Amino acid sequence: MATGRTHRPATRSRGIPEATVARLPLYLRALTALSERSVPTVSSEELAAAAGVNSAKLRKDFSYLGSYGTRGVGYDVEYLVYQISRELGLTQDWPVVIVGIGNLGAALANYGGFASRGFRVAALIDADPAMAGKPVAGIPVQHTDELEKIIQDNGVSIGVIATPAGAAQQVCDRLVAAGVTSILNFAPTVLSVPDGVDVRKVDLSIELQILAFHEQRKAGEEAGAAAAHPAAATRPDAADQGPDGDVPAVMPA
Amino acid sequence: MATGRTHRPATRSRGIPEATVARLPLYLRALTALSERSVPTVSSEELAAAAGVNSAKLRKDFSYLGSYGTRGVGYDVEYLVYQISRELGLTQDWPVVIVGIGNLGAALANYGGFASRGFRVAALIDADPAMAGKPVAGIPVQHTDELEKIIQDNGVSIGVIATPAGAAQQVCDRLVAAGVTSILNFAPTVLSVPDGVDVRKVDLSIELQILAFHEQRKAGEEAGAAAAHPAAATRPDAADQGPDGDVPAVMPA
DNA sequence: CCATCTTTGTGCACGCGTTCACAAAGACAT
DNA sequence: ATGTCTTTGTGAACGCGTGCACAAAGATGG
Repeated sequence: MATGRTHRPATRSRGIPEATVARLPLYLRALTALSERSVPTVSSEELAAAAGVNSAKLRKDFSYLGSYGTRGVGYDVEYLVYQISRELGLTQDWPVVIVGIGNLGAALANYGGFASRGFRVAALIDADPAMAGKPVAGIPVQHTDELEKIIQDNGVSIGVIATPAGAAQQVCDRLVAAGVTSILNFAPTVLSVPDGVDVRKVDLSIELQILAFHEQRKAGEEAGAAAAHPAAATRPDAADQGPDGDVPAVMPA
Repeated sequence: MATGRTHRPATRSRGIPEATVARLPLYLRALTALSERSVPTVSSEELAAAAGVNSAKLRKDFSYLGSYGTRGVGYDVEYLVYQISRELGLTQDWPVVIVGIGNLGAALANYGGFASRGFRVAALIDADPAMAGKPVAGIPVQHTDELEKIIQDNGVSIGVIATPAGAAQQVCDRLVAAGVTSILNFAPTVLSVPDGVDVRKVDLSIELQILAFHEQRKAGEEAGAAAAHPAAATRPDAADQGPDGDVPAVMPA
C-alpha cells in the first residue's frame, strides 16, 4: 500500500466509510472495462472477482451508496458506472497542477490515467528556470514564481507534489496558501497542513520496504530457524534465538 | 493511500501487525534523519511528531519489536535504526528488476530512494527492441526475452511492474514462474498470483479519485445542502457527461 | 540512599472494517 | 397466479487497530 491518510482520521464522509471510498475507484475501473465490452449487467460475485475483493464486501460497499442492484439479476453496469462516478465527483472536471517536473513529474504528466477520469493537468511547475517553457507531455513547464497565479486563474484545488523531499513542505505551504485543499504527495516527507486540507502520500521506497519485510520472512521460514538471519550471522556473540535474534552485539550503553 | 494488500489478508507476520510493519519504514526515515544530525536519543513524543503519528501508537509499535527504549530517556537512535533495518530485512541487499521502461519505469530507475535502502536495481527490462542496450539511469535496458535468465542469474525475488495495464498480467506470470515472490505493481490492473506471492499495488489514478471524493464533499458542504451535488443538478436528462461521458441518457429503471 | 521526575511499556476499552449467513425481493417458467 | 430459483441487502459476530491512561522502570539530584 502506497498510501497513508493524513487528515480526517476516520471520519466517515457522509456515511460512506473511508475503506469503501478507497475501493470505489477499483470497482469503477472493473465496471468501465465491462461497459466497454457492452456487458449490460453483472452480479456481485463476478464484479468482485474482477476487482479482486470479496463479494460480500462489495455488496456492503454498494449498499452505502443506495440500493442500485436488482435481486436475482445483479447490477446494471452503465448505471453503476454513473453512480460511482458521481459519488467520487468524477462527473466534474478537476484541474490539477503538478509541481516538480523531474523524472517522476514527467511520468505523471504523461500518465493517461488522469485525463481519462476527470482530471486535467492544468499546469506543470518547476523551480528550475531552465525548464521554463520547455514542453512536457505537450504542456509548457512554468516557473514556480507563477504558482499562485496559476492556482487562482485555473481554480485549482488539487495539487501533486513530485519535488525532492527538501522542497516539498515549502511547495505544500505555497499551494495551500494559494487555495489548494487536496494534495497528493510523492516526496518522501511528512507534510504538515492546516485543518481542512487532505494529504495522500505515495511512497515508492516504503512499498518496497514492506515487500522486503515479507520477503525476508518467507526466506527465513523456508531456511529454518538455524540459518534464519543473514545479518545475525555477522553478529559476534549473538546468542541468536528465533527468527529475529535481536540481541545487539554491542548495546548502546 | 496508493496501496492495497493483495495476499496475506490480515496475517500477522510472526506477531508483528501489518499496520505496524507499514509504519516501520516511516520511523526508519525519521530516525535516519536524526542519525545524520548525530542526535543520540529521541523520545517517543519527538519521534512520533517527526513521523506524523501518535506517540502511543509508536510506542506500541516498538513494543512488538522488543523493549528497546530506556524509561526516562527515550530511544537510542543508532540502535533503533539498526533494529528496524534488520526487522525490515534491509541489512541485506535486495536485487530488483524493473519491467517496463516508459516514463514511469525510467523515473523509478532514477529514483534514489531505492539504492539508499538496500535495494539494488539489477536490471531494466522492456519489450521494445528499440530500447535494448539504451542506458537508463546508467543501466542498459534489456529485452524481455532475457527476463527469465536475468531473474535466475541475479537471484531476484522482487519485481517492479511499470508496464501498460495490458501487459501486466503476462509479465507478472513470467516473473513468478522465474522465481519472483514479491511484486510491486504500478499498472492499473488487478494481478492474480499464486499463493505465497505478495503483491503491492500503487495506483496514481486511484489516489487522485479518492482526493476528488473528499474535495467534492468539501465543496458541497460549504455550498450548503441545496446545491450539494453539482452533477445531480444536471441529472434528469443528463446531457452533461462527466469526463468519462458515461452518463446513461435514460436511467435503467 | 532516597525522593522526584521523566518516559516507557501495556492493559483496557472502543470503534471501524470484514465476513458469515440468511431473509427478503424480484425474475422467470409454467 | 403460483412456485422456484437466483442474487441482493443487511443483521450480527468477530477481530484488528487505535488511543487513553497509568503503573513500572530508570535516570537524576540532593
